[in-house]
Amino acid sequence: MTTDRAAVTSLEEPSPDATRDAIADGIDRGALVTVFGRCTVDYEGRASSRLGAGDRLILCKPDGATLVHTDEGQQPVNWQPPGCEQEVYCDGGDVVLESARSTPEERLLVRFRDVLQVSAFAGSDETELTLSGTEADLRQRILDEPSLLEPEFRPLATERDTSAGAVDIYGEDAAGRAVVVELKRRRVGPDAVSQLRRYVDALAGDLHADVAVRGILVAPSVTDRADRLLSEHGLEFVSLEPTPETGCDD
Amino acid sequence: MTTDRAAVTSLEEPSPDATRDAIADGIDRGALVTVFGRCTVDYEGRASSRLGAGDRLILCKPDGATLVHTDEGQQPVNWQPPGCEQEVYCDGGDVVLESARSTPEERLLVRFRDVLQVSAFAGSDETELTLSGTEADLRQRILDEPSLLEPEFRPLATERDTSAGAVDIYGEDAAGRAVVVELKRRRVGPDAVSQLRRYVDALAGDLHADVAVRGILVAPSVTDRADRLLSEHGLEFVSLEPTPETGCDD
DNA sequence: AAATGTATATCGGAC
DNA sequence: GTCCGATGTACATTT
Repeated sequence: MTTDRAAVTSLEEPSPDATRDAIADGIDRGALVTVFGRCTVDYEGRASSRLGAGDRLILCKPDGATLVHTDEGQQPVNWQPPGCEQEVYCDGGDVVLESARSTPEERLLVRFRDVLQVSAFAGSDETELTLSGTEADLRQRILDEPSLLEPEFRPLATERDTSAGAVDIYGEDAAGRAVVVELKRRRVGPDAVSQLRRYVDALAGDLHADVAVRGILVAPSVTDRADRLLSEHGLEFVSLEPTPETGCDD
Repeated sequence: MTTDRAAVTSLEEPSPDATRDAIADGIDRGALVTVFGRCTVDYEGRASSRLGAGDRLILCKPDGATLVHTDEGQQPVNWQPPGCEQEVYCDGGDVVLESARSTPEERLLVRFRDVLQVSAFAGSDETELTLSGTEADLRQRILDEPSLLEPEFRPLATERDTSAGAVDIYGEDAAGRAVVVELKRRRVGPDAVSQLRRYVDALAGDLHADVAVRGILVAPSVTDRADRLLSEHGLEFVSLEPTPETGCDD
């Protein structure tokens, strides 16, 4: 998408040769190429998969990503990540699209029996997404107002390194005890509790054998099983959302 | 995609009214609709995001999913999951596509300044993907040949329930000790060790306070930190892949 | 390139 | 519906 003015080239029910050329040209020009048609899909790599004939929409992006979408689901039924090399050729009456990479070695093969439309889109997209309501927002909320966690909490570091990995927020409580804070932007299950536990254990070991380390999980809410795990391991929970709740007085 | 014969309807540089009608008709007919054009995107729900003007490809699936794809990345820059309600209308010279759902309440708003192509694809896709190299394959491998885990291992149950959740494989070793097996299809980090530890602790508690329970992690390999965690907690590791390695004598 | 943790993760299964 | 764990998770970040 490097041209100033967006442009589309599109063919309907093209011949195999025309399809191959249109896909190859689109890729060469750095366009986003779509193909709709009846195809089979084979994948071999981290796992392996086979998909029989059906009508699907294929996207080939200029960064080397390929997506095979059916009429259902948010996720592609098959794909190849950015950075892959594409190859397109005719085989018998079929058009074959191959996408491959190494590290890890993997290969996607889409074989089209019939192509109903092939399009190439060239445009420009300079804009970046701005996103809020993330874990980073939750961290900033606490750093801005540490009393949200508890009175007299003092943050000392973010991403503090321990032998078990980096702790989201490290600080001290009113009594000067070490506090490990694990942040989650949404309701959490057992995983998050185990993660917090690893950090607390590691920090206790890193500091001294007999130093008490508190662990506080911060999230909007926890599941029952996570709550039980927190209790079993002497960990604490503070309910907090990434962004302040909108007031009721609007 | 309910028609026997695949069909495409497509418009290039359509007017706003024609765009709105083409999108609405495609959705009504249960087609997979694509729109390429210059648009802004706003999302509000589990998080919130804003995306300025740029040329993008939008997919509207008959199951209610919406995807906004730029020319980069495997993932859509914005999306809405299956089950959403779509609405399309003109506002000034723009065409607006709204996609919303409740539980959780979230809303996606795509505002098109210019549309270069709108297409509706109707087809059929009865085929299911067959995938191999999954965790289920790894489990079956061990059930078929328990000695892959260790000599005289006896599987007793899969998905055995404990107070911490279901264990992948539960069995006994040669000495009659309880064994908890956690399976992973690929190289694992600290998460998997914590998960295994939760199950071992829970099962030990569920059975009796003084019963020894072995925990074995089965995966192709482990990271250094995970290996250290395994040692610290007296857990074991067996290297095994979901599918047998291809021999060297081919 | 490998490791680690987040995600508007998505998805499927169990309850 | 919620909960829980798998995923060819993808992705950014750091080492």
